[in-house]
Amino acid sequence: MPKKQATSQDVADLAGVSRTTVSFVLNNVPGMKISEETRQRVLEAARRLNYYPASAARTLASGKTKRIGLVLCEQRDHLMADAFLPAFLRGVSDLARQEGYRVVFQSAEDGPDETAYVGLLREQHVDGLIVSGPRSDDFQLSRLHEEGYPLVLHGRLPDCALPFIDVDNVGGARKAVSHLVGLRHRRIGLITNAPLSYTSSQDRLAGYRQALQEAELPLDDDLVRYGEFSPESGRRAMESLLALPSPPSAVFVASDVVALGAMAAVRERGMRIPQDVALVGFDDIFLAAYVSPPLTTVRLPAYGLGWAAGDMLIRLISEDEPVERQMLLESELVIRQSCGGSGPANGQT
Amino acid sequence: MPKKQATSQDVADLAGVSRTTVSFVLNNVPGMKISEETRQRVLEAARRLNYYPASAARTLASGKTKRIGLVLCEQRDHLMADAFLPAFLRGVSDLARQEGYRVVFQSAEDGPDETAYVGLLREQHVDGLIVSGPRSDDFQLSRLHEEGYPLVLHGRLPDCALPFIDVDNVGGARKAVSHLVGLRHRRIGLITNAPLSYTSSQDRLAGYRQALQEAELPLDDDLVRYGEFSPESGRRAMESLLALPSPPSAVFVASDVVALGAMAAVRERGMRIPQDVALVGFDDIFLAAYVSPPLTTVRLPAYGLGWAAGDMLIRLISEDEPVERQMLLESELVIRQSCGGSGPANGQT
DNA sequence: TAATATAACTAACGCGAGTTACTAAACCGC
DNA sequence: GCGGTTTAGTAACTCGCGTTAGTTATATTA
Repeated sequence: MPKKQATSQDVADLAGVSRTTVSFVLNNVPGMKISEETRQRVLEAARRLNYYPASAARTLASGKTKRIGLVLCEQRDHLMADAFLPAFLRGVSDLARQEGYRVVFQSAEDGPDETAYVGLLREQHVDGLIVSGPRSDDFQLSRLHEEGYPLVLHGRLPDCALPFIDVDNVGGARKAVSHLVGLRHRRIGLITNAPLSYTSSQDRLAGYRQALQEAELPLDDDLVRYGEFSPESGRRAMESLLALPSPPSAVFVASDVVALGAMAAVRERGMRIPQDVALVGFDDIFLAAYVSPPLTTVRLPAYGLGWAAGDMLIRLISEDEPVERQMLLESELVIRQSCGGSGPANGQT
Repeated sequence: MPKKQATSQDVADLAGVSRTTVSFVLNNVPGMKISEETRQRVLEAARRLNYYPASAARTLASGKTKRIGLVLCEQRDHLMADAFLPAFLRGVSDLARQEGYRVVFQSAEDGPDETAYVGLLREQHVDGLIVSGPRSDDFQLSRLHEEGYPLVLHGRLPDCALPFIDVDNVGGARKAVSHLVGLRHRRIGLITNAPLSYTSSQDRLAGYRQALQEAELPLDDDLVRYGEFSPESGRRAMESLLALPSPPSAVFVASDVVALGAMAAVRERGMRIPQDVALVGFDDIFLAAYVSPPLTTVRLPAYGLGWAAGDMLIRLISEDEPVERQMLLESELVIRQSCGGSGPANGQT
């Protein structure tokens, strides 16, 4: 039970003006003529009383909460989500602060009936929602969108009109594979990050194919395996690739976490990276720089994605100008040592 | 601009009762006699209108927000914070949901004047605050506490009466070092996670010393080095230890991230882990299981800490029973391969 | 049968702001 | 000195809900 906070009435009394005037001064309401002297008296009174406007009252009167929700749909790719979350969250948080918004965090478990985040909007805790990792079968999302709630998805959804941001998975994968091509690899394998039901997985596969086609290399489905988020899935996939009659000389693993398992599989076969098999990962999780050899990988702009999502959402909320409703952010190839060539020394960058 | 939501008045009209009755029914107010038939009519009306109470109005009337704040004071140990955050956040979030609270996230940059989180309380966005990684020179915290705001710190602060939770750093370090002692190491070095101005660093040092004393081994300050969050600091510290006339046969590195650098230093000297130097880390970051050799380390109950912090805070907010105001959670030694003996195979656990 | 208790509700106030419509005083030109 | 404008400020309504203090009608008791 904190001491009672000062109200705008208290400020008005101390300054010897009406509450209305206090509101005008503190909100800098344009077009309202307040003498400089009164204005100063009000500001001084507010300062002396350590006055903070009660957000609930303000929300009730204005209809705006000045809060945004960040919903994390934790799927089974828990590990990746963990590596990604901190930077993403900071991105959202920093942008929100700059714009005078607060961030309400909400996790949404699996399960179609799980609708905790709906209350965030309907109970008017927030003005809009960023939904990270939405499920394509989540019909609540389109419903909320149709009702006019501002929403931004993080992660592309197939056939979906909702505004979204995402990393350019196709381009990122293409960069990774082109880099291998540039190192004269001709048989290049792929281990996906996830089953193809995930758009990120589809897109990275597409990027892989594009790169091969650009290099006029054949597409060989025998060289494609499907990871499922975990290192263990990566290990199995890599074992299967290495057991081929003519195994690939390089593999693009579309997830660093999955790549960890793949690396283990290579080591267990007594083979060396990059001499026997070159590897490129995806995500640039923190540990990518610290495994041996340090992993060449595609860096996800996690912070930038958070920032961009927040920015898009707040524009949608304010409704002043038209808003770009879909956005793909560039990724960056970080060259280390897992595909030979020149990378920095062990444990750097 | 979402469609207007139904209000309790709408529900009352549809059910043919007064708004008061609606409130009584939906909040299950005890001691209020409502006939079963009316109750059902109200519930049905609320359902048909898809009614959600507006949180702002509820807050204004009741004085409770049903939200808690989670403040992250990002210090320079950014890396560790990243590894820790996701599980901690989930812990807080899960508990909050169970108790019917929402979580407002706020980061607090460095700098003494940084007070963004103060507004969280004073503007009544939240009923209380969890402050993770507070700075000891942050006088705002004690001020808020004196004013009666519910606060829980994550991370012990010296000479501070505020309620807190933390991991038992002393006990964790002792476990780690005792394990090395059990493997017949007699010269055991220490690389701290951070400068001694951090209580976690002090405590882990204390645990190291306790373990040595219990084993009746000498305390040799020559074997102690100070890390500073980064792998690079760990590398330097380890190089310095290995350059000793008689270097330690085992080193407890009180941070996995710092240990990464230490491992690199060992490799660069052409020495092997654990044959030439045994290592134990602290934190059990995700990658600890995937470096080679997999790192034996002390697991932080990150999720549990979040849960416990939330639990303590919400008890403080509700003020029914007296609350345990300080709490140390146990850590767990995870044995892998970096100190020899028997650990699971590469890449597991 | 009158007095009292209980069940089942409701009218009306207050929470702390934003905001619209109004007013009183000062100024202005003619 | 009179209508008209500008300046500076305020009274009063609203937002949606919790809650207290009633108010009826019916059941129970003396």
